[in-house]
Amino acid sequence: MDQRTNADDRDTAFTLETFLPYRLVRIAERVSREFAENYREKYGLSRPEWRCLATLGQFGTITSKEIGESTAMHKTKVSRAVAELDRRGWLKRRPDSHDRRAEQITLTAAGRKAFRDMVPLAEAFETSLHASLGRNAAAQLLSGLDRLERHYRLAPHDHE
Amino acid sequence: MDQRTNADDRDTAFTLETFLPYRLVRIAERVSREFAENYREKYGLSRPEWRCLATLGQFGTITSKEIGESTAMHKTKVSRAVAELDRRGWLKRRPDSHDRRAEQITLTAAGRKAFRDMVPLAEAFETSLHASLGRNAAAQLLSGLDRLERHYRLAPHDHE
DNA sequence: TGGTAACAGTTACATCTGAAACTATCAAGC
DNA sequence: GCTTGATAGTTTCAGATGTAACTGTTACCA
Repeated sequence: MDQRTNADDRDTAFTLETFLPYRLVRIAERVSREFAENYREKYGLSRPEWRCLATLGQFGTITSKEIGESTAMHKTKVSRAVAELDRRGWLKRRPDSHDRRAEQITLTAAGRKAFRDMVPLAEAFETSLHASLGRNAAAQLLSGLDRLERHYRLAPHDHE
Repeated sequence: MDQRTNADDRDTAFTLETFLPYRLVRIAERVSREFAENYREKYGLSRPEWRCLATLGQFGTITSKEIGESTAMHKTKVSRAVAELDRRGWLKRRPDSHDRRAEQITLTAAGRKAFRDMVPLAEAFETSLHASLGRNAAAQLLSGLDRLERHYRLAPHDHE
């Protein structure tokens, strides 16, 4: 609202602080980083690895391609994250019987255990964040995000 | 709401799709990337460079440290972005007379011109995005973001 | 059947990034 | 004045990333 001395005080009263793309990236990075502490400390997982773990935990058996579609991660990112989870013995890959280019990926018992360990942390994080924002603000935020995601055709909202 | 076949159908009904940190990062990256097309195509600027340009455009003369504080960018990121803008002749640095560790940075005429060229694009982007979301959803989103930023003590809201 | 284009997934390379080390300066106490 | 610890900014190094090239396979159509 109030303006500090601008370089040239024409009508260029643009402020980065209030610019939506900038605000979104900044706050998203902050929130995401905070939660990342959980899986980093506990398991040394990177964000792509955590996303793959969570996606496999949710869907059961899927291919790398499907992980990529679902998580909006680049296929090389998925490839490397899956390779790392494989190295840990958290998943196993089986060649798809119908398409030998693809692999069907499934969490092993160890992988499922890690996933089940993480779920309560994720839920607690979200609950606590909602609580600090307050019911009303949280609802507004989610509703705004919904709309934004729909505009960008992200997130397969069941209604649509 | 509706659940697909879960790996093990205990109570682990966690879905990444609806997890706030993930949703935020994904949509933020999408929005930011879309706007980044503008300064990338037009000037070949990186995101850190654009942020420095915008911050200098807004504040006039400041130090790298202040750019870092204002944009939430790591000091090495600022250092490299400023170096690049300097290489282009878009800014000049003068040793601070009171503290010779610091440099006072100001946009040159060329830098100010680039900034002034960019401002309308930024404003158009935001206007258009608000329009596609609708007045109501946009307001909710902004209000939710406000609250979130306040919780993380980002964004110097005048009240605080 | 053979040829071509599309596709799943991996790898190579060039770029970007943050942590930590480094340089030069400042501030404070002695 | 001198020592010590903090600070502004740069550089180094190791790790993460995306683009593009690559491998093997599939689909399609002549």
